[in-house]
Amino acid sequence: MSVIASTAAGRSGTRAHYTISEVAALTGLSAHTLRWYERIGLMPHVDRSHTGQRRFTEGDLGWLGFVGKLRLTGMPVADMVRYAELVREGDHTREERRELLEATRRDVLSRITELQDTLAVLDIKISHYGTACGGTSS
Amino acid sequence: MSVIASTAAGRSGTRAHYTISEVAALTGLSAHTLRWYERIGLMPHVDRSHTGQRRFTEGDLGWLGFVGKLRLTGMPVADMVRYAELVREGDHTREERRELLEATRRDVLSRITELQDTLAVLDIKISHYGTACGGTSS
DNA sequence: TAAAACGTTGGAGTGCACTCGAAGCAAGTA
DNA sequence: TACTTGCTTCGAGTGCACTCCAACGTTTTA
Repeated sequence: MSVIASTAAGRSGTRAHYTISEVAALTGLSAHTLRWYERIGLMPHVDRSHTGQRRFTEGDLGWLGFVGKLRLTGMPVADMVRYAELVREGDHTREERRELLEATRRDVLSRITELQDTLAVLDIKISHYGTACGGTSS
Repeated sequence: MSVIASTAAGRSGTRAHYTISEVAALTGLSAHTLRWYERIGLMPHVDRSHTGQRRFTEGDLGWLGFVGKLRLTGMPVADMVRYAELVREGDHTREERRELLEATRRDVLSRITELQDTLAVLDIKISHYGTACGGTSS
């Protein structure tokens, strides 16, 4: 906690940097997972303090937030790593990144449709259970 | 294929029974997975031919269809097994089954919301890439 | 009848995404 | 100073949902 105070950049709420446990608390990811993300290249290289400890920036937090969203789509980690690589490679990969994102968008859309179908099935089943009759199966 | 003809119950399209490979083709699950489902109790006991081969009924197919829907929700297999057990235990578990289904329904609903949030983020990102500017990150 | 195709079993292996443990160094606290 | 907390690394372990293998029996096709 004293670390937080000593590293605060001001009262704006914007911080110069965060320790790994702070980021863990903020993102819900474990410190282990954050280190693992860095190892596999899913994080841009994180700054280090003079003693070698990680110092995450606001930008890192933003990236992790976006990765969290991608994770929710069910995108494999390997694909996220690929995207991260493209970002690192610079501006000439913009088109490929856009395509990757649009493919993901299509996946999410069809996933939503799937879930809505499932919802309809569940509603039918549930309404079945609502009635007093014995039901045939399932 | 001759198996299909020889086991057909009529021209209605309703079949007396199906072999494991037919069910695999119809459901998209592998024969391995179908046997595994039975082993872990996710299938009601499947009929056998006089030589011990599985003979799936229309009812089994319906059950597998429903299980497929549950799987799409991300429900753990263990929970589906629990539901299958409740069905086997009979009528007095109807209330518990309904609750389980309603909990699942709530999960699906929040999953859909999550995905819609993600979609919004993706759209923002994608629109970023649509413009010609260099972008700051991600 | 011979070959090909499909079925059975139990148990081991795979891939993914973490998740944890051990050993050790560094910073802050009583 | 001693203790607590947190950080480091590497590598091993976990849980899930399959997925495959080997060895063998059965059924269909040529």
